[in-house]
Amino acid sequence: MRRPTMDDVAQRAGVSRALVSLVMRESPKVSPERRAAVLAAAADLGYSPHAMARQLAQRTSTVLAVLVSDLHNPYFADIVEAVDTAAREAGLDMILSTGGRRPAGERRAVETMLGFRPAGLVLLSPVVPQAVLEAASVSTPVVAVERTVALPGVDTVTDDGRAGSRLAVDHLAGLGHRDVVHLDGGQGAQSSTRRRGFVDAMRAHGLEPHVEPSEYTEEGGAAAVARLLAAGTPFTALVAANDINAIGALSALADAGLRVPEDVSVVGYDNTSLAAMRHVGLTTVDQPRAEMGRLAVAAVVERIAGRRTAPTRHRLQPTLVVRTTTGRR
Amino acid sequence: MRRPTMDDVAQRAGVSRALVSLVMRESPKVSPERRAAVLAAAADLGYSPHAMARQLAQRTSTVLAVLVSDLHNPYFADIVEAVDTAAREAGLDMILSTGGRRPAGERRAVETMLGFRPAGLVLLSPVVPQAVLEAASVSTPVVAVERTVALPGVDTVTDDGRAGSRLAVDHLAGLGHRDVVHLDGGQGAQSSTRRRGFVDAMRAHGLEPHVEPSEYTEEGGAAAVARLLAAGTPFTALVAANDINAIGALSALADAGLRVPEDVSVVGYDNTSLAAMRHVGLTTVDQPRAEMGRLAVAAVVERIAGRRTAPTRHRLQPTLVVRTTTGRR
DNA sequence: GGTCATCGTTAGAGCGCTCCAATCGTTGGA
DNA sequence: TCCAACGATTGGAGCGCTCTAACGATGACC
Repeated sequence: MRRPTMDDVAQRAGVSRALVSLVMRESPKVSPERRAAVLAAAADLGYSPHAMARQLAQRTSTVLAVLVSDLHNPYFADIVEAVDTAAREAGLDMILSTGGRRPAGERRAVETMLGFRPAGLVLLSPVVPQAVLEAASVSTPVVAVERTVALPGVDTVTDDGRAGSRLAVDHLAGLGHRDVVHLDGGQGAQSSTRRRGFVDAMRAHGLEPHVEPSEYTEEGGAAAVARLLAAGTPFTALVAANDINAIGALSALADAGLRVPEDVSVVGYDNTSLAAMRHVGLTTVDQPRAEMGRLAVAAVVERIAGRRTAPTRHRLQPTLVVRTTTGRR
Repeated sequence: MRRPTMDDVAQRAGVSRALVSLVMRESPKVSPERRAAVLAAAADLGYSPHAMARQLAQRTSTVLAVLVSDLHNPYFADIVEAVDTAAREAGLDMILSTGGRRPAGERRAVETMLGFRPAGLVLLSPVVPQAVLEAASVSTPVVAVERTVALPGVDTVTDDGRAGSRLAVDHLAGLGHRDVVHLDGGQGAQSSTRRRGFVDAMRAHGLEPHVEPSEYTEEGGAAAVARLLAAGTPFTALVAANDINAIGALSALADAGLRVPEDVSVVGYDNTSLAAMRHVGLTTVDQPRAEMGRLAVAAVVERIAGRRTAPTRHRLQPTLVVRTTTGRR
């Protein structure tokens, strides 16, 4: 059961531990014969380096810690994938943890991850208090994705939520809609930005913005629509808080016997795999998630290399993906 | 930038490093005054223990490595959550990694995780070759979830796929359906078990089983239905490979102008959040995922404690969740 | 008053690795 | 022939921690 160590390999290959170390790190200054002997011995023993011992000795980590706020939201799957790929290319090993959408859970997750002294910490739509980010940023490069943070030690990567909302409104206005309602994301990350963008864009079109409180959940979307209908609020189009919220809205509309897009048009946000399902076909705002993941890793790498100490603030432009839930008024 | 170490704390508190270590591990044999002094010093310095150094010194890990084959499938989110909770209770820290559905990616992920010498390895629906599992199981407790493995060193937790398919068939037969087609999961984990269950259950009802090749994807489901329709195969109900596959089937049926459940009934598998969406309302087979996650962690813990060396083979009973995609013939 | 537990505390070795400086064996130029 | 220079190899210190054994101080007991 005991795993072989470098000393075991060294002994078997008839060389010193230091030489084995060099071979394992693919140093060029090892003669081909010795290298072969060491590799053979390692293979015989089933040896693989102890990553933790390595990091302790090196005093430098190759672990990129990533916190996902909600594993249930498919939005994150794409970003995580992009982060993973970029991390691999940068020679970093990604480890993931989740806080289950609860601040306390996220805090715990951040603390255990920091216990591993990672090379960097990437937080995806975190809901954890700023103080935690600040404390972490003292000793580790920290990047927040889809969360606005003004701390000097924390880099940020977000999409331009105002522009995203504007895209949705422009699209709907172009289709002749005048009574457009925004379902607001409440406490959720970036929701205030999206709301502001909606209001401004509506005004720019000379239209009266109506914002209905909601949240980033299916139930929230359904409830908001039910309220609108009960109140008799006139509307022919909805700009939902995000895709899941939009799905809830679609359900509520269907329950009320309203057809989409004939009676009501609906626009989501995030372009998750949910929206792309042919069965749903949601028109939605797409964030360049792959790019966002890449930039997040790049920001960490720059800080590690000491190439930068000032914070970066990436704000990416979203695009509109038109599917089947929006149509002419 | 350099993080404080135990020696820094010891010096500041005027005690030895060993005493600080005892305090950090909440040993009862430390006087209250010293404990307070140490904790104060640690707080002043912003000290937190170096998890890797600790594990190296302890020669025992508290890390539970979890491999997720596909982050995009919401099926995993629930299991991961359950595993996370159970791990926390067992005093283990979960780290997650993903192989992006590719055997090579999973192999890589498994190797980097093993580099951390985790206390255990849990693989969720892995597609990695058995040899990799076997090699890992030599030095680490390994549990495979939703994958049948016959290795003595690998514990397994699966649902009873035959029973699941039988539930679906019984339900449909009870509704008067006779022409039922199974969309097969192909290479995917557990698909052969589900297929066998389908065939047996159909025969038990005196019905002729029809199995159409497909896969665990939306596109696969849509393509399979399109083929069935093009071939003129008669059917009034579908037992899909899983929920995503069912969603694809629903889309293809809608495209063909067929109504669900009036013209065709559809049953999924996994009871993912997708199925639960009111907009979808998929009748589906539910696996006790929370329980599965818990059992997986329990299996690891038993092996760590040395309480067991023989493999466990948990096979859990699924249940049927009836929603709106199935109806009387 | 001496012995022996007991308790809180500490020195020091060691976990598996990296890295630096030192060493060894060649080689080539003077 | 000698020595500098170079490449390949190695010993040993050290990363931040835990753990064992030993320590001094205290108090109980005969």
